[in-house]
Amino acid sequence: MALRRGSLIGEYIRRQRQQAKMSLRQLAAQAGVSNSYLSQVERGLRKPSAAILNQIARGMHISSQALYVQAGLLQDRSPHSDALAAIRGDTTITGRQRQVLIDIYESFRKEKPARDSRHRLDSSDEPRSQTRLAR
Amino acid sequence: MALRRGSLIGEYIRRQRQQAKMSLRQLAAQAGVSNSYLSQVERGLRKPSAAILNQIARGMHISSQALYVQAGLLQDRSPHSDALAAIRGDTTITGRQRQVLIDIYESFRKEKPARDSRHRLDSSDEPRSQTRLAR
DNA sequence: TCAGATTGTTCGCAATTGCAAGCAGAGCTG
DNA sequence: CAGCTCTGCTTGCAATTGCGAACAATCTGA
Repeated sequence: MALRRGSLIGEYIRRQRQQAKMSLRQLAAQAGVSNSYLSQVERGLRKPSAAILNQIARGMHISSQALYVQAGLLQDRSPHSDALAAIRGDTTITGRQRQVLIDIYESFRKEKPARDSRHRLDSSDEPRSQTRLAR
Repeated sequence: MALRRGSLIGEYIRRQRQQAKMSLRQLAAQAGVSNSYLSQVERGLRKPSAAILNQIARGMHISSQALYVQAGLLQDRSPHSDALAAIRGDTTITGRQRQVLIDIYESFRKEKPARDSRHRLDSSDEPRSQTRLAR
């Protein structure tokens, strides 16, 4: 049997983890799953249950929804997670810092090919960020 | 015994099914799961995976979210205004832009009491400058 | 009354999930 | 070099999922 699973969920997790500069074990510990299992999940050898996805999401500080969507368990839904609102409501940083973030965020939004009218569905990052495995 | 699980998900499904005046087998067929399994799920003897929940939701014409919430796999709404989570989940900007925001955000939090001002917004090991983002 | 259809349920069993433990390398530090 | 720690990966193994196939009740209808 081929394991040619979509595995986009696994790749997504790995990408997010690396972007957050976490080791596999680190994330595993933080999420409360075993590192071995997480390894297999990331490589698409195993298909994690929703409960596990949930834990992973929490461990990575991303929304469960985002993961579910990636896993194909949930379509679409709430494309606007409203980062702005979250930033504005964040009290762990100063007002000045908040304003900086907001400014940057908004400049990003403008920079984007905002031509797109309808909400985008694919959500994923750049298509070409290929892992380049040191080793 | 001792299966006194929460099983609210099961009860919920059964209630919805009966309200729709469907038989267990009918729903099972429409959802593409076995009737035996559906029976066990409804009585809380088994904990269905998200994939199964998805199929059931489709078979009952209710939203997947509703079921996930009932199953405790998803919280009703965005629970917190976790800025990091929101940024990570934001699909209206590119992954690189996200990463920039995240880096800045984290540097802000590290900054703590403006004493140790180690502004290291960059210093990344990734060549993300001049990301002109085609498309 | 007896065959047939429908209801929900129980009973194995193959396949899968998820874990603990242990493996091979890379990267340091003395 | 040895020793330690980090990285991710592989290997059994118990527990669980999910299904097919039967089972007991109930409701027809001829």
